[in-house]
Amino acid sequence: MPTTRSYGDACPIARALDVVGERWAMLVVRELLLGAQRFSDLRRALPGASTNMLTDRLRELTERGRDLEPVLDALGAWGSLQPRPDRSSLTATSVLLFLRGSARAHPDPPNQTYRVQLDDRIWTLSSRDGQFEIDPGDPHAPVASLHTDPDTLNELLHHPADLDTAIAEGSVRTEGDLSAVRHLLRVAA
Amino acid sequence: MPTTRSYGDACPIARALDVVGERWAMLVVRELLLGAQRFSDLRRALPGASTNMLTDRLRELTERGRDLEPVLDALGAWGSLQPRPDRSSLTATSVLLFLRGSARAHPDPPNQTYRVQLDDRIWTLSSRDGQFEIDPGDPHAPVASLHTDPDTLNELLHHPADLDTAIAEGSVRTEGDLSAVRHLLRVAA
DNA sequence: CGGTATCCTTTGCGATACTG
DNA sequence: CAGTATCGCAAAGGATACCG
Repeated sequence: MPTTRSYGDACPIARALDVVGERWAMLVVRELLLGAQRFSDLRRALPGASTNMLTDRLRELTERGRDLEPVLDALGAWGSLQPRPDRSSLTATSVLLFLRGSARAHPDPPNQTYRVQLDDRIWTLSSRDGQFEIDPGDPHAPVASLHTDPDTLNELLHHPADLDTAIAEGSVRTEGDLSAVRHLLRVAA
Repeated sequence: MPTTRSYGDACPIARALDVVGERWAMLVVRELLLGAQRFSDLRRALPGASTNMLTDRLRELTERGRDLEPVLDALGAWGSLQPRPDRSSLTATSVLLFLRGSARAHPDPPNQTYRVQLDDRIWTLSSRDGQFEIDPGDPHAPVASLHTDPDTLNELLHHPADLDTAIAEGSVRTEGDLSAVRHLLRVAA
């Protein structure tokens, strides 16, 4: 059953934590915000969480969970200064959130749409006014496609110049406008 | 001993939660940000937390905990839309955070300093450019003093006109410039 | 006052099996 | 595939006593 215990504190912060303060809750929200739609999406994205956990957390969430995005952004900004834990894996959503959070106003190819595949999940990345919108699933007419894994994408976001090497090594496959891909990878630079 | 378990996820959000995702952690930060300085401050502010809990959480926090303020603000904004739990108490810091978060640009008495005492804890509230800074302890030359309890202050912030009644009932004691007190109570209106 | 040590209960939550 | 049911345990954390 879902966790019901409360801090018994009328403070808005405590009220928020009554709902989303349990372990895993915010990470479930993270996945939902980036478009996880089926149970198996969550299971793959959060392999450390049991099925019961996931159903419990899902039950605790209302439709207002979408409004938690500012909380996640603030948490991410703070957490990026924390050391990366040992033997940690980088999930697809981690990297996409990092990309979106790092996006600066890059006026060059505005309102561009990309297809990004990380392992076997596919996203549509749409740049608009230097902001990125991320949605699950295939785009209609992407300017370019990028197929890789979370770690490689993370590496490329930090070192965009390594793209050619990665393509040569086969760790990245691209289609479409390669220069658009280069632009995409530079948003975090 | 402090909690050490990790999500094992390199995502910045997960890294943040590795540090401040445990129960009570964010509420401890809330208190520290509003100036709790001694252990007894925490014990009074968080009566539901055991002493061991508090020491554990304190050990997990670095000096960067101060930078968690945006996270708390975002959580509070979201949590204020959640229903108030039954039999919940309103802590002093809850109300002060609500006050600070609600503060609009009230240009009337700028750069004013108040002394606010809630039960037996004392704060200095300084308004500057419509923003409030809240610090623990006595101010040097307050324009006015307000002595009440968290629930009454909360009520007055929602219904500033009730001030006279509250004074007459003895649930509020003021000193100094009474019109300044009225201004203070109107920041959330 | 500002904690630590010890004990013990609770429960979160992980594992596995099962169902529509 | 999308969960529910049952079981069991480690561990979070509450209570109390103690200490510098």
